[in-house]
Amino acid sequence: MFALVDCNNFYASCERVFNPALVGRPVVVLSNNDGCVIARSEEAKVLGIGMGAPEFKCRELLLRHGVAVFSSNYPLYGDMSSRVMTTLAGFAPSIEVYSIDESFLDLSGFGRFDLERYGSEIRRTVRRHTGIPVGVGIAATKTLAKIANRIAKKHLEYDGVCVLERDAEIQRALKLIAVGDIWGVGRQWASFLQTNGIGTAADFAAASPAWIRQHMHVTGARVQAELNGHSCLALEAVRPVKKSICTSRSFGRTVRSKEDLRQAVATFAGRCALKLRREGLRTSLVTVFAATSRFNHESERYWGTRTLALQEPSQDSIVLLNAAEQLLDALYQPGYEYRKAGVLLAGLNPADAPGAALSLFPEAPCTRDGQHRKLMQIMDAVNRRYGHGTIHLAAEETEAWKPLQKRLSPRYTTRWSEILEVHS
DNA sequence: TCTGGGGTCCTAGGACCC
DNA sequence: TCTGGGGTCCTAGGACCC
Repeated sequence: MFALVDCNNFYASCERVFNPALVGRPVVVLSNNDGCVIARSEEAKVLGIGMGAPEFKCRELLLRHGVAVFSSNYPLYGDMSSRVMTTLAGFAPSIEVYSIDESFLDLSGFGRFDLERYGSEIRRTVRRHTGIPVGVGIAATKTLAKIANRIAKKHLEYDGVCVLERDAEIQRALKLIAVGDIWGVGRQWASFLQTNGIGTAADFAAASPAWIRQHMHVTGARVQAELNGHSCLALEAVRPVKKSICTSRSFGRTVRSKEDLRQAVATFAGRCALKLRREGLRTSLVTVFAATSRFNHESERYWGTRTLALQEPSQDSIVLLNAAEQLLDALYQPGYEYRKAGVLLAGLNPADAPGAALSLFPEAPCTRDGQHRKLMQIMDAVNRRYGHGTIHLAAEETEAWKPLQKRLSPRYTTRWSEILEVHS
């Protein structure tokens, strides 16, 4: 058996933990740049504020109902997430942290337990340790556990815990779930299935396997098997090694000059290099892209992208910044209003792989990883100790393009200077 | 005026190998 | 006259996830 534990309205709940005056009030959290609504409390959902709705389109609604609006505060959410996951890890021999707000727990061998009571115990404990409300779904496959979790949240009589174990229970549950709400079925497939008369998870489970295999490939076939109780998706307790690393942002304002764009791209390259070193990887393929708003008129739209293969794999900020700068030179077109840019690293390999340091042309001018290794280590150590950004390369500047974050809450749990104060 | 960021997997087709 | 069988790697595009 698997349990899926999912935090309710996670970002909104994090804001509430340190601000109890928000309990009972509608709360929303916005994406980077305060662009879209990406988390809503139950009260905000009831008001009809859609997931992903642009803030400027629902501003009036937000004001009228006195909705508490926050910029996203990832240091806070990331730290709260690790507290929740640490608590969950105590409830199962093995756990897969699936996303910032949900985990699968391995409950194989828990058959002698009262699973409903165990689920309630998990909920109570997470709430007590972190202040975050969670829902628990338990079933024989991950996909069914997802469905159980959904039912636990949507139907109040379950009190946040739903166990799908007996056939009759499973069949009843599958009839409640629209095909588009199945894990692994997105918008395209949902509309395709609906036009073919498959409207619920029960219909999908009962459809012809050959037909599903033909139109939805192995991915769809696996979803169907999982709905029928055959587990195809194993618990991944060890996070797989990353295959690509990307840092990209929309800008807080329009950027026109190459110089301003260069600052942004340098910053993203530096972030990527840091992520690489944290993961213990090196990259051999660097891509830079810069783009105008996709909402621009077609004649004012531009999506420039260039890729460069490094002569030798690297995790060095200086090497990556140089590569990114070259690529920007090649793709930059004057006259456009740039709104977004990013750096993408691929061709990742472990930094300690045997032979990783060998190069066909070891005398090549960009062979500097060895020289800079110590410098990178020191830079990372200082930044770990004194806070991100304490030391950075001069080219990394946020002046020109800084994202908007007008309604940021304090980093209550990760900065001494922002710790919660209580006045009497 | 204003619209997020970061990933994965699968398939098909082309180029190549012995 | 006739033209195999089995495979890998790479890329683009499409689907999906949170």
